[in-house]
Amino acid sequence: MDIDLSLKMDAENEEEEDGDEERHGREGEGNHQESEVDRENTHDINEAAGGATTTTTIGGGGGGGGGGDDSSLELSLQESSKTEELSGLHMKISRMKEENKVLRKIVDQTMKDFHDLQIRFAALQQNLDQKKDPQISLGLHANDKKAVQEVAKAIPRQFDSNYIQRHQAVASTKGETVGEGADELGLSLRLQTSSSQQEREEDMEENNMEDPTALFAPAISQNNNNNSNSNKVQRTDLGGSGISAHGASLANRKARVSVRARCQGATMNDGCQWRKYGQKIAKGNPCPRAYYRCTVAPGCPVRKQVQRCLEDMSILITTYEGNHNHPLPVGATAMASTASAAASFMLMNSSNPLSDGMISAGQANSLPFHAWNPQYPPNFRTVNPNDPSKGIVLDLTHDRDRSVLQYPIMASSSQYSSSSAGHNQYPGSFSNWMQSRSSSYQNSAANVHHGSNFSGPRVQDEKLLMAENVTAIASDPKFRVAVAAAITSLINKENSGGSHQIEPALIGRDGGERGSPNCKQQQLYGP
DNA sequence: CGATTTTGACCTGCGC
DNA sequence: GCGCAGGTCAAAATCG
Repeated sequence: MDIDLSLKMDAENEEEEDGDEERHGREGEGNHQESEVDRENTHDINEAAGGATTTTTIGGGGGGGGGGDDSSLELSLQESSKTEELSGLHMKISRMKEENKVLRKIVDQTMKDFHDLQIRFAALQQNLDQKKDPQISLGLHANDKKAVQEVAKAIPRQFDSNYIQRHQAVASTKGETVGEGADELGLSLRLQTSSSQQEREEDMEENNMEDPTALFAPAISQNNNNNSNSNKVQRTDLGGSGISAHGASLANRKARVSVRARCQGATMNDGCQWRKYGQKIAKGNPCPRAYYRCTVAPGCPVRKQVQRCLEDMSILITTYEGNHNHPLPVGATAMASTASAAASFMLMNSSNPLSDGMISAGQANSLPFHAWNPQYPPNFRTVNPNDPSKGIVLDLTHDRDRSVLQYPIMASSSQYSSSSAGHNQYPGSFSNWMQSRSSSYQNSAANVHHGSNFSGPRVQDEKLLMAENVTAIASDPKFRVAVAAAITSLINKENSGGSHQIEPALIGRDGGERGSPNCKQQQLYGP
């Protein structure tokens, strides 16, 4: 099994999906006036349109050419049936167009909210600089168990914005810096500095000096990584690379994101070039941990650790650390931008007061996409595990049986067990989130139109259709894996001050792991 | 022949 | 202070 994190718009998939792709290519392309993203959405529409055209052509030819001796009754019957078929297809097309519009609105709204979040993030950052608050949390205070428990209780009424505000009021009275709205209930990206004031100030100095935007310094500050990083950095500086990594490393190396994904190979192909520089057998896991260094640019401080999950050897845990000091390869950039959007989706999801959270487990399980890909069922999780050294953990693995239909709130690291497989208690699946999001949109739209909470049968149908479509997109394994890689990149970008522009996603694959084993190889870590 | 991987040694921090 | 564990280095081996 290969996991190709690059979002290549492979024609292969389209060929696989479309039995009649030739017709689709000839007739469908003519109708494509949409953007690259829209092409996916309009795929079915064009297919339907092509089918309609073909049917019409056949019908006309049959009626004209072979109608010599046949009874006129048969002809009329044929024509009427084909007319019905045609009208049905037209209806289908129009319905899909409507869905397309809705999807586009969702994307627009998403982008808008993403901008809002960026602005809020900047404001929070300013607060951070001013207050030098030792524990600033985008989300819930990790060490405040009481607050965490409150939020844990609040999850069933997660969409109660009043409650969220109340919680925030409580939290703010405890001296926490809490987000402005419910938005920050999503990713628990906290900046938790060292215990001593001196270390705190040092950290702040480092952050300010190296990268003032390093707010995403993940929840590893209590880990020894901070201190060890300094040493490592110095050693790296003295090392043979000849390139001083000191300036870039201190802040950069703090960003740490783990990605859990099923992969048979030694590593995932995430679009960057990596060079292995070490391997260790960590205690508690007989599978060796491999250490890789980014070799896209000399002196790039980014490193990653790759280790198989003890509970499930098919799961590969990749931990990225640091931010790149170079533009990302095309493939990686595409992933980054894709996941940037996904990250904003998740943040938005936690914040969106429109979300109704009414998708039930039964609804979710009834959706057909669950059977699409047994290797990548639609569980996309963003967990904030107990182990602070893990930073943010994106769980792209399948754990359907234990999946909890919960709003993906990453309340607090203290609420969760480790990131090990099957220990993710809180976060709901990404697809569920997408469903809730789509349904919330539908609900909001319905409310606008009807001026009430009434949603009739048609709205329900649309909701289901919408949920199916959105979750179908979300369940695409490439999309989900790309989301993971790109969230890493997003955080890195935040740490580096956002020097890299977000480029359009869905670009062909470029980067790769030269010389390093990727998923195409069947090398497996063994005990 | 250059790039990459392998692997033992070394360094550092942390807990006892 | 000692042992342990995690992380890194660097020489040797391997690969393309």
